[in-house]
Amino acid sequence: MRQDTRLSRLLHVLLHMAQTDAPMTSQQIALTLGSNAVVVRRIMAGLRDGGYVESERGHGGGWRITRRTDEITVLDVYRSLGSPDLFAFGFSNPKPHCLVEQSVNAAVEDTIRSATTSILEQFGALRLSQIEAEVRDRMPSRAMRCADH
Amino acid sequence: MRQDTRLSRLLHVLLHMAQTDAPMTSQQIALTLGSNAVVVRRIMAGLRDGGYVESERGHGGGWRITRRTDEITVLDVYRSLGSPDLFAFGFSNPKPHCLVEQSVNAAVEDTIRSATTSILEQFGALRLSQIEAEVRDRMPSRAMRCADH
DNA sequence: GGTCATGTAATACTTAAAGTTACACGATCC
DNA sequence: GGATCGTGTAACTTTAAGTATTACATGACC
Repeated sequence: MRQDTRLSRLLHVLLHMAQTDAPMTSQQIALTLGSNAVVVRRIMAGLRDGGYVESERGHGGGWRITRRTDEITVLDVYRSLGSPDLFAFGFSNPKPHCLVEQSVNAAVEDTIRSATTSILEQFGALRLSQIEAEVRDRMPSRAMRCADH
Repeated sequence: MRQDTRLSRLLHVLLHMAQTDAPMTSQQIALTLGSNAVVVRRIMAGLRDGGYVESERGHGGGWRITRRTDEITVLDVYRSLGSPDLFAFGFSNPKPHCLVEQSVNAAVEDTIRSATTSILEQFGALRLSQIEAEVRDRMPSRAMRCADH
C-alpha cells in the first residue's frame, strides 16, 4: 500500500451526501469513489459512531449526512478514522538504550510533534462548508455534478 | 510496512561514525542498528553519492564520514535517501474529473504543502552537530557510548 | 592466493490499507 | 410471509514499499 486515502475519500463522500436529501447506498458511494461497498461501510463506520452520518437498512436505505457542512471539520473526519498516523517516517526503535539514538529520536520527534500540531490545527479550522464553497468556485456551469460518475 | 525508518537510522549511524576515525564495516553498523549489512549498504549508497561518507573495500575497509557534523543537516540526509514521501495520507486520485474531489484534493494538498515546507525547514536548520550536543546533555558519565551494543 | 569488505541483483518477509467473498440481520415491497 | 434490498462484519486475498536474506561479483590488503 502506498498511502492512506481514507480521509480524502470520506471528505469526498460527505460533500456529495450534503448535496442530496436522498440516502446514498454503499454501492453508489463505492462507484463514486471507484471502490468497494464493503470498504465504504468500513471507513464510514466511524462517522456513524460519531453521529456525523446515519445509515439505514432495507429498501430506500443507505447513508445520509446528519449535520450541516459548517458543523463538520476535517479534524472531525480524521478522528472518525481513529486518528491514523500522519507521517510516513518514524523511529526505528521507540525506546532505545543508545544515547545517540535517543537524541536522534528526540530530534525527529520534535519535528513530528510540531508538524502534527500544525496539521491538526489546519484540519480543525477547515469546515466542509469551506471546501463546498471552493467547489462552487471551480464550477463552470451552475450544476454541482461529478463528472466522473 | 509500518514506517520508513531510514532517516532515523542514517542519523544514528552518522553520529556514531563521527565519534571514531576508524572505518565502520557494514556488518558493525548493522549490529548497531539491529539490521542487516546489505540493508546498510543500500541506505548508505545515497550518502556516499552525496559525498557525506566514503566506503572502502577489503581489509581495514568500511565506511567513514567525510564531513564535520556541523556541515551536514538532517535535510542533507533526507535528500540522500531520495526525498521519500513524508506523509502517510494522500489523495485517492491525483487528477480527478469530479469537481468535488478536486476541491478535496486542493484542501488536502494545502495542508501537505505547508507541512512539507515546515518540516523541510526544520530539517534544513538542524545540523548533526546539534544532535551531537544533545547526546552530551544526556550523558550521565563522560564516555559517549551506545549501551545497546 | 586467501580473506575481508563493498556493490548489487534477486527473492522473500512484513505490515496496513484496500479489495473481495460470504453470510447474518433488518426493513420494505409485493 | 416471502422476496428483495441494504447495512454490519468476519475472514481472506491483494497490493505496495520498506526491510531482510541469499548469492555472487569486484576490489583491497595480508
